Amino acid sequence: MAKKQSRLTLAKLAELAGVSTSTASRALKDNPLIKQQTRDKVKALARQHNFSINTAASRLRTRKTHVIAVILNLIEHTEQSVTDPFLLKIVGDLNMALNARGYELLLSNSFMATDDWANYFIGSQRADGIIVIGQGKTSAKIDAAADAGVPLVVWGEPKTAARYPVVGGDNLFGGHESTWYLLNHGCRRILFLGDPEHAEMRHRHQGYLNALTEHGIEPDPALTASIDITSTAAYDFINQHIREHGLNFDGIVCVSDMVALGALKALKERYVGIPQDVSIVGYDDIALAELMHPSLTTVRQNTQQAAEMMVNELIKQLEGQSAASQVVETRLIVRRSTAQ
Amino acid sequence: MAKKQSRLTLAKLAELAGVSTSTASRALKDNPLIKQQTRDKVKALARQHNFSINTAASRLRTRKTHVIAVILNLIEHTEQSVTDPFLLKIVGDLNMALNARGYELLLSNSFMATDDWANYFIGSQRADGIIVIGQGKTSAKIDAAADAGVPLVVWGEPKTAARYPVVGGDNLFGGHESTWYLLNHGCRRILFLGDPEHAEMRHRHQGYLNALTEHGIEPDPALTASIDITSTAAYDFINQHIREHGLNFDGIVCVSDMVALGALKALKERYVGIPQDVSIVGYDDIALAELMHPSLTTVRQNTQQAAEMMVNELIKQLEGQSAASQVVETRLIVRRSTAQ
DNA sequence: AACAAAAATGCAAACGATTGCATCTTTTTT
DNA sequence: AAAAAAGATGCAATCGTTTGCATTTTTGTT
Repeated sequence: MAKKQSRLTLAKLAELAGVSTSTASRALKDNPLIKQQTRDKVKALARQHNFSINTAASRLRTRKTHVIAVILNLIEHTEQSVTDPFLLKIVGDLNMALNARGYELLLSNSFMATDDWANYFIGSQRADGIIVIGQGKTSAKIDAAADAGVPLVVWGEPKTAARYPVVGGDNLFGGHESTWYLLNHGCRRILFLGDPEHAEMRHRHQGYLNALTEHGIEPDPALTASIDITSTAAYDFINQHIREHGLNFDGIVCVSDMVALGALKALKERYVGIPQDVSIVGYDDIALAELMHPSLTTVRQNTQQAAEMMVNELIKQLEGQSAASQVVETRLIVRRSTAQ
Repeated sequence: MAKKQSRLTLAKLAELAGVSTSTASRALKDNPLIKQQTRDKVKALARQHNFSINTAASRLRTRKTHVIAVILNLIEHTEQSVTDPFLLKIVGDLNMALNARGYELLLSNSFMATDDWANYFIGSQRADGIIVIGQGKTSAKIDAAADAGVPLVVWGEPKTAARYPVVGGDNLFGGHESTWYLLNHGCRRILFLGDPEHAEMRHRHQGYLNALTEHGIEPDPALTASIDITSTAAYDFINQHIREHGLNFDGIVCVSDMVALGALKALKERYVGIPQDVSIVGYDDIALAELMHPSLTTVRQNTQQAAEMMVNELIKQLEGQSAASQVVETRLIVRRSTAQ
């Protein structure tokens, strides 16, 4: 009883309403060409038989899918996983932002079979546009997609010179701000933990260097650590570093909260006092940052705003307008992991 | 030069290859009806012109989308958000599992406009099946979808009696195991933190009760707290509880790691020793559990296995076979937040 | 009441792939 | 060498909507 033998089609619905399919089609989308009374009748009937348009047919005809592919651009040969909390937080926010604008989210990651995003997603009419989360170490795939004229927005370093808009936090500022704060609170030997091969992190690193220089401190290259951006890599690095050089730093600027947590764990296990002996600043302000003990001072990037901006810039492109890179609100959240 | 004036269509590709569209269509999918040599030629040509099938047309014709809708079934009026790490971890794993089986993931959440999942996703040919993450407090929407004959799998309490398969951990076991462990390590007054209105948590609670009884301890209803499953709710609850009753417990069984972290924070701020004064057990084993200090003893549910199972059971249904509920590997991971 | 203008509806051709069936080749058998 | 069987390919209908244009109906004007 619950199941009709064959789904209700627009033609049958039209027949029920005693109009043509064209009229029914227009009525359903409130086309003013159709008399109000007719629109109401058709819509009422549609609701009553819980009819819904076949999107496959609709997409075929209109050449629009109202779907946006979101690609987690993970770094190969790295353990940064599909389950990285910050990335997934952005996905969650994008989901909301897209739905609010009438789009749906098709989730993918860069480990998929195909590398030709333009063809796979757009050429095949799977989606109308692409949002890439993360610039990766090489921009080859992104560039290729952009060259093919795909509507595209990337989460990354907004100062990147590129043919596509990049939305991201103010990384130079973030790196500078966190380092500056440590310097102002007595730290003198500050470790930078991250991977300067990434555009985002390179800018954070530059901010770190600038802050040191402005404070009259010559940056020590031995205090810049290039590590995978995972908590285990950070944990391992700190352990090894201390074994080899002892505790020769009094502050750490981390490129993500996950990295900070790994470092924090290693230090705590060695009974290094946080923040008495070493201050730590993270990046991202994931939910857990506040729950750590001590709670983590970190740089927050407003991901909700970021999601809205990305969707905005993408929709502009879909509508033929030009889009531009955008900087997301970025600020230091001071908590307990840094000297007071 | 990069952009063709109009996309390559199967018909044009066929023309290039000097065959009919039907042959081209079959060749592309390696249909043995077509001579090997012809297949190779067509496929080479397709690659060369990076052709890809228009999925809109294909879906219309075949009535299959190869898309699965994943719905985050969030609890209304609760702060459990789209960014809950455990839920998103499952999404990440589902993404992998689905891709591995040739399906794509359409992400949605229960705050969407429509409540009629069957029509919105399946009737409209947006997806072939649905995976619902979380049973919520009422199963109305899920039941409705199942009644409509939608291929469906739910993450939740697998012992649920339902017309659809439910994949989930062994919650009775998990609740029992964690409580039992605390009891064996000297705890006597154990707080249960969670919301027994949920099927999953009700079973964990029952396990908790059973363990107590088996140890000859009469469960004290005052030690069962019904709270929202968020870290802030847990944090607030612990604070209030201690203000009102003092520290009248020596162990906590939490319904999620997020809850555990909230409780942990509140206790630490009051200089309650973990695990000397109070032992804590979490649930889920999210990435952060290990990174906490002390690291969190918790019940791990193998989410990767869970994702594979869900996809499996769903595909069975798509292929007309019958599917069944499945229990995911569940075990206690002992770390430092519990008495040794 | 006749006619023009405006409003409402319908016709029919797309959109691009898939597939049952018919047709055309090639190979095998006698 | 003819007939039968097997192997390849092509024809044409179909999936369900949308939309430019033609047609019909209604309203307004003189």
